[in-house]
Amino acid sequence: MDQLLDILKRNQLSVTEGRKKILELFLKSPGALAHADIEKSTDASFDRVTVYRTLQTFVEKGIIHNIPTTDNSILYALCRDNCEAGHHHDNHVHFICDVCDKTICLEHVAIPEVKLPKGFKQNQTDVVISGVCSECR
Amino acid sequence: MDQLLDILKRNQLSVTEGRKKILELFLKSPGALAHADIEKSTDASFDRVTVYRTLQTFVEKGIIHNIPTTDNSILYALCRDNCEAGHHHDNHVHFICDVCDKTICLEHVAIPEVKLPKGFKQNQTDVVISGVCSECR
DNA sequence: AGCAAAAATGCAATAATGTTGCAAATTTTA
DNA sequence: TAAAATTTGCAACATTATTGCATTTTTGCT
Ligand SMILES: [Mn+2]
Ligand SMILES: [Mn+2]
Ligand SMILES: [Zn+2]
Ligand SMILES: [Zn+2]
Repeated sequence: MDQLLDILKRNQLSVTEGRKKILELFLKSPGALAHADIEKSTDASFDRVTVYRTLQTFVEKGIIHNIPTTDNSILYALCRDNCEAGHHHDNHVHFICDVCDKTICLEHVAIPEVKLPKGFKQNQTDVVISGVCSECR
Repeated sequence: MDQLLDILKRNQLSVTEGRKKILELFLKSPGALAHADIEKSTDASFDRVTVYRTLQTFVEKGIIHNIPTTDNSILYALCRDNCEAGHHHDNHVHFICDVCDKTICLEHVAIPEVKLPKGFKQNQTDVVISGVCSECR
């Protein structure tokens, strides 16, 4: 079965044009995508609202995860690990290139252990590193 | 000399009501502040635009630094390390409490070393950990 | 295939957030 | 204290996000 359909079915989502198109974008994209990127790439084939709702659904289902940024935007990237609805466990470092501005999931760079002071209960750890990516150097 | 004045003077900023008030907020606040928090706390004593510009100025001068978030907002916190204009070196971990929703600078938890794949040049590393803070447990 | 139920979409209205230019007010400097 | 420099508020505008509801699409079933 087609990979797209597979992912949607597995997550009990009805398969629609919008979802297929957006999911395809993520599968093809080497890096993370922002809402704006998706709107551009899809050439306004569907409404902004649909994009918002699709992204939200995908995050809830654990199909994509979001990456914290420092500039008032949200970036989304495909979950390669086997994330579940409501609980992500993408345990990798994210890299933002200052030159090409792409955000890349470094799937093979593990999140380091961080020891917190007494009394803190640790749930999720995000590591975002900026610099120059291997393409741009 | 008053601490507020001291900080502003040291950074060659003219001391105005707005700057004093906002800086005071940061000095008093245990956690990080978003633009919206500041607007609320200052009771609309000054214009939104002034708040935007003040935050921008403070970041540029290295008085505050911003903290990446996953929700389309920017958080700001006082720089305790001796940051300079244009170059921050707050080398600490940030913690977001899932219960009280506060974001705290863990000044004494150092950013761990992360080894990147060949070809990547590392510039800045942000670590944001979520969980339950020591107050809320 | 055809139909009813369920779910997703588009549209419009509205809200929230951020940016810019410029005149008036405030602060600094001399 | 006056002039120069800087900051502020206002207004207008731009961008981004949210919500309700009617219409369309998809799904599950016969
Ligand atoms: Mn990732
Ligand atoms: Mn901090
Ligand atoms: Zn690059
Ligand atoms: Zn807490």
